[in-house]
Amino acid sequence: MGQKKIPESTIPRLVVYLREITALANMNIRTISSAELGERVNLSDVQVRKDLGYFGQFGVSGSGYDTTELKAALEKILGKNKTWNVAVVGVGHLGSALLAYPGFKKHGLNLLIAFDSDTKKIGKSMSGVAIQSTDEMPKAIKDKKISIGVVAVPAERAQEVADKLVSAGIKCILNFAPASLNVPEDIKVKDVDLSRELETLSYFLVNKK
Amino acid sequence: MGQKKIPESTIPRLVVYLREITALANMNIRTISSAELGERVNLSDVQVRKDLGYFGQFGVSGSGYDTTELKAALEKILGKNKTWNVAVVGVGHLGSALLAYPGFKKHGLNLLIAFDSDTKKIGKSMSGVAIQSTDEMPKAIKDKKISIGVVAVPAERAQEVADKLVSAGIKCILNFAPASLNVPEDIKVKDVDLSRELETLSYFLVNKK
DNA sequence: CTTCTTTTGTGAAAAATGGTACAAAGTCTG
DNA sequence: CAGACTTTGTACCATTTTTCACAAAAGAAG
Repeated sequence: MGQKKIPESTIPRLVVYLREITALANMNIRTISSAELGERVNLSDVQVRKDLGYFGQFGVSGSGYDTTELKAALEKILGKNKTWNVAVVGVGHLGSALLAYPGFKKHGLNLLIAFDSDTKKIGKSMSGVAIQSTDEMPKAIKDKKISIGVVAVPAERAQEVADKLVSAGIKCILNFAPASLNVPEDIKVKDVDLSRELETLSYFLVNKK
Repeated sequence: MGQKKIPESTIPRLVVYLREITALANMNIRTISSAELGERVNLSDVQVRKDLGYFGQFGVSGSGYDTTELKAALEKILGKNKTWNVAVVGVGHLGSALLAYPGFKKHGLNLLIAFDSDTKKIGKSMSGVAIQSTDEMPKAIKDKKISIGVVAVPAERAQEVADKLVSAGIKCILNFAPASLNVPEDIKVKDVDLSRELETLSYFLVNKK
């Protein structure tokens, strides 16, 4: 029962397993082995079993995992039975694309408000989301019980926005700005940094054998 | 001289160092210590020195790193003196946003062509990029010496597109589709998977102590 | 030019992560 | 229902990555 520590890298893999298992369940495939599941997502069979093993015993020796059961278990682990409220800060090019992105709703995230400092945008609404002044952030975030803040402002303003979000009581930040945010360690930051990815690719191209 | 193996995770950190160093150089700050640089990007001083140490000795004991020199060195390492040709496959919601994204050019990547299977789009052009039929991919990729393929099609079509890109001789894939691509191991794939990030956040919210 | 301080660069230790191998448990077949 | 086969779960081992600790190098100050 010695609750082993769960590697950070296990969680995104669980998301991938869930995606694949959902597809399998939809195709009416009833069971799947760790080997076959691993093959489909480019991971070893042991990796799959290890990852799942951190959360319980879901498999049956000799036959594998029941797709319906495993799907339900993974959804529970990943908190898909819960919903969370989200605010987007910055309604520029990227921000407005995010307001239209259907993925939030699909994953149980309610995009309730957007903030911007441009007076031409404040008071309007985009893709059904109202845009408020950045000054109203603290109050609005508390009132609407927002737990996820999405930072979609230019790099120069990102830290300042993050500070405001944190002091308003946010729990997680999804950061699209190419900047390293400094936040208290109980706040989870996820960086989505396209220019970092591009430069990494550039490195690999240069250093191909 | 025993060319040690460079951890995969070092590369994205180099990108972050370069970003910070560039900002410092622009502010006319001449030198910086590993401790201070680390502080700015939320990493330890040793981590900074180790990462840089894989590529040479750039620092000066007692005073730190010269920002101009380090900037030049990192740009060289990351291949910023080179340019690469890029093609985007899939001109839907995301694809067209990518065609307008200035980051490609900024990082030395020339976005030369886009492909789509929708006959209404083929032959037109968006943000200055011509849209061709997916059927022409193999030839066009070879002719234009494209080395990076950006996959921006729905998950169901992603593998098929990846296969085509690979057989046309592409070197790297930037994959925006929520799917696990299967490619030969000399091809570098970078996944940018927003729904994976969202579900990971959801997990952390559920499992906060 | 000697001593004190700062800071690098790197072996060696520690921690984290992933893989091997196999017992145990279950399925399948005749 | 016995024996062959499949597949899980995990103890143990290997590898990778990070951190520790410190000698050596350089600067600063008197």
